[in-house]
Amino acid sequence: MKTITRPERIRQHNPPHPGEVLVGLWLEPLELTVTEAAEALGVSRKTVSKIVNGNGSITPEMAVRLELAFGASAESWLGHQSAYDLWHIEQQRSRIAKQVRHVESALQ
Amino acid sequence: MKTITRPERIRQHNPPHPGEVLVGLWLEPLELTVTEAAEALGVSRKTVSKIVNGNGSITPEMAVRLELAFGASAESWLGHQSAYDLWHIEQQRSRIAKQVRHVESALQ
DNA sequence: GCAATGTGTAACCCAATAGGTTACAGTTGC
DNA sequence: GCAACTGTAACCTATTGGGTTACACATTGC
Repeated sequence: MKTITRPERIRQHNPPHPGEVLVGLWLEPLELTVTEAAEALGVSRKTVSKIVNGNGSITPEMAVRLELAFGASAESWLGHQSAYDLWHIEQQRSRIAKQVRHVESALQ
Repeated sequence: MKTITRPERIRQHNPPHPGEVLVGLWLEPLELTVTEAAEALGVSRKTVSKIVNGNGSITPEMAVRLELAFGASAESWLGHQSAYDLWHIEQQRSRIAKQVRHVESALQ
């Protein structure tokens, strides 16, 4: 048995990558390995490994699988992913802003 | 000039497709055409058309463009998309459930 | 009626991504 | 040493976002 630990490669993010949440709140407390989690979720070991290491994302279907397996709402899992994605794209805000024209609205 | 109207093809959804929100809350009130909106957002006419007709989705980058152009937060745009995606995948919950095993948690 | 404009969408392109399988090398626990 | 676990590479498929160009159709202005 190889006990799971928070991978070092994936450092604390702001907001956290969903993989951090998965490891910290579920896999570690439940002493579940990546392999076991993959079996429970009904996906390949690769899929879980990528998420845990910050190289995969929570798709809507994955969010439902996580809800079914662990209980935390699919909505919250998707929310973690959205927050993470959004934070990253915000870093490119200035690039995008150059291509966008603000539309004035008389209505508030 | 061709004034924009709510496309008939895209009927009320629960939750609404983000395209419905875009048309109903922004394009119609501002009397913006799809073409004009595309120009303001800095994307192709096709991209906006797909969203408006319910065949496209709001990516994180698109959410930021919408925020920059119209003001409503990127977070809310992404939220519309997540809610819509989630509602659709929930329709397949029973299929997915067959492949997932619930993990008992002693902790709470 | 007619020209101009707007629209949806098809056909094509490219790049990225989710997910799968198989395989291999490294690590850990005993 | 050995078995289990892990990350990941190499390969596959399917899907999707986004682009351009082009076409047929609808609407509008005159």
